[in-house]
Amino acid sequence: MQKPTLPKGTRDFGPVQMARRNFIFDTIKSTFQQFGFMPLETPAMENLSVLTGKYGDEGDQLLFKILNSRPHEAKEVEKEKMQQEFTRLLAQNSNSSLLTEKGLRYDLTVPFARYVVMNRNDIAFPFKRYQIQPVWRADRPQRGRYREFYQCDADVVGTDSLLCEAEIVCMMNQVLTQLGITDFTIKINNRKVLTALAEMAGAPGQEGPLCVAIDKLDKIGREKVEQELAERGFSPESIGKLDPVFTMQGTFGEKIQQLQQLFASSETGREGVSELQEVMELVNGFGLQNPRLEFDVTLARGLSYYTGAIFEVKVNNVQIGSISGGGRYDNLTGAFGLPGVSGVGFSFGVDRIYDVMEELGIFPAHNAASTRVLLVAFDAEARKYALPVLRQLRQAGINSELYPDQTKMKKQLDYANAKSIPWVVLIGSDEMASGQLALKNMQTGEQQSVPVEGLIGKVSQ
RNA sequence: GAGGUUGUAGCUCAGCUGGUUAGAGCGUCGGUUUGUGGCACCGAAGGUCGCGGGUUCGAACCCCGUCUUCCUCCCCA
Repeated sequence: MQKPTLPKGTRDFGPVQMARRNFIFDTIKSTFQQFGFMPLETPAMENLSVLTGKYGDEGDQLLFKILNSRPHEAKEVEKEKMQQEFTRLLAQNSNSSLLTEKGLRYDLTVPFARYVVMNRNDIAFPFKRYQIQPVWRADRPQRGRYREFYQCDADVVGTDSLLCEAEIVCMMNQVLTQLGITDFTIKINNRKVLTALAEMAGAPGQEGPLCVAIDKLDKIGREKVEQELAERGFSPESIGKLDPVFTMQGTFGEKIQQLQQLFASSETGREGVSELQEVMELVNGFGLQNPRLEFDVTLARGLSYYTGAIFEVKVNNVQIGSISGGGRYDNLTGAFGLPGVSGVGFSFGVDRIYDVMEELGIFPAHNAASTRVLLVAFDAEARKYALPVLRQLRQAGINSELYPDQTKMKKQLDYANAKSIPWVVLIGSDEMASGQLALKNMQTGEQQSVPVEGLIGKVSQ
């Protein structure tokens, strides 16, 4: 028989990993709730019409599409059409509802927008929801990149208040700090600034290619960026006009001032800059000790639906992509027939956060969810005696178990060791006769006799 | 999508320019010890060398294909 395998880019999560993942999920969830967000879940699969065209060409390529069920039951005429469609699909990337009409969700924001539109009459705006579910991308797996991974989204729709942006910065700070990640940077920029830059460079509407190039500034340096801009069709004068972008330095406020001058004649640009400034002021208003917020003109982000602020969080000195990101999208619901609903949201990448925490070695050692007490019985009578004891422990909220098989004590103690169970209660004829149970501390090896009633107190310390 | 890389026991890896029955450590199981774990000692189980084809008297090793792993680019959480 062949050994079973997992599909590329997917993983199992064993008990140890799950305990750690749940620690991350719980931290994120409680922060979201603290800030007034309500839970939502949507199906793993969506109609392809919901998904396509929302993530740009690159994104569309990465969609997992689901083959329509029971193609063999189609009528002969349809089968012929299906074959033609399949030939067409092999030649170019497109959809054919005859073959596939559903796909796995690519992120949580678009399904959320779909939900908002479908439930617009029942929703009280501004609507704040959080959503923690897996998403799927037919990407090539790499470090920190999987084909199935979890996102933890929080979005607000129905308000364009920049308070939402400021609160996102607060939540990013709170979650990462609580997880024990301290050396990180929250980068912020605004799509309007990028739009204005493109206009200024005499290439209106070309912010896409512009961003892709300047986004690499800190990675490949100015010369190579200019070279890439030239390759992407920007003229030498255009590139010259971008000079201030390359040389921009200083604090958040200083950069803002430089841009204000630069955008003297661009309304869009000034708008973007003043939004950035207001977000900064609001964040300061919250009085964060260390907001770790940095303005980065070269921050672009790929998703095509962003229109205002954009965020990205990088952990410093760890070689992995961003662990969180988001932004404002003014018209995502417009794609589903409900224009004029502005939204802003962000997402934590749990899988990457996990990788970062593992690399930094900052997972808490103790696991509150595991077994605290193992009952070891020597014979059938002792087992019978153990059952009510087990029940009492559990009723007192103490995770406990009785070794299910009657085997040698060595094996049972080994089991306790393997599961790092801190306490073992031994029950045999002596204990049953005296009513004093033998309680063993597995770390120190100490053993004491305690009556059943005393057990709970000893063990819950 | 382009380029590179990896695959040998449950895990981490050896395996010489192709040459008998493919090894180690850890882990597992059994024993020394039928009511006391971690240590020690003794013993055992466990592998169509990723899969398929080819070259050869002979392939874990060479060639081709395929899948997988990880990496760079692209893009992204």
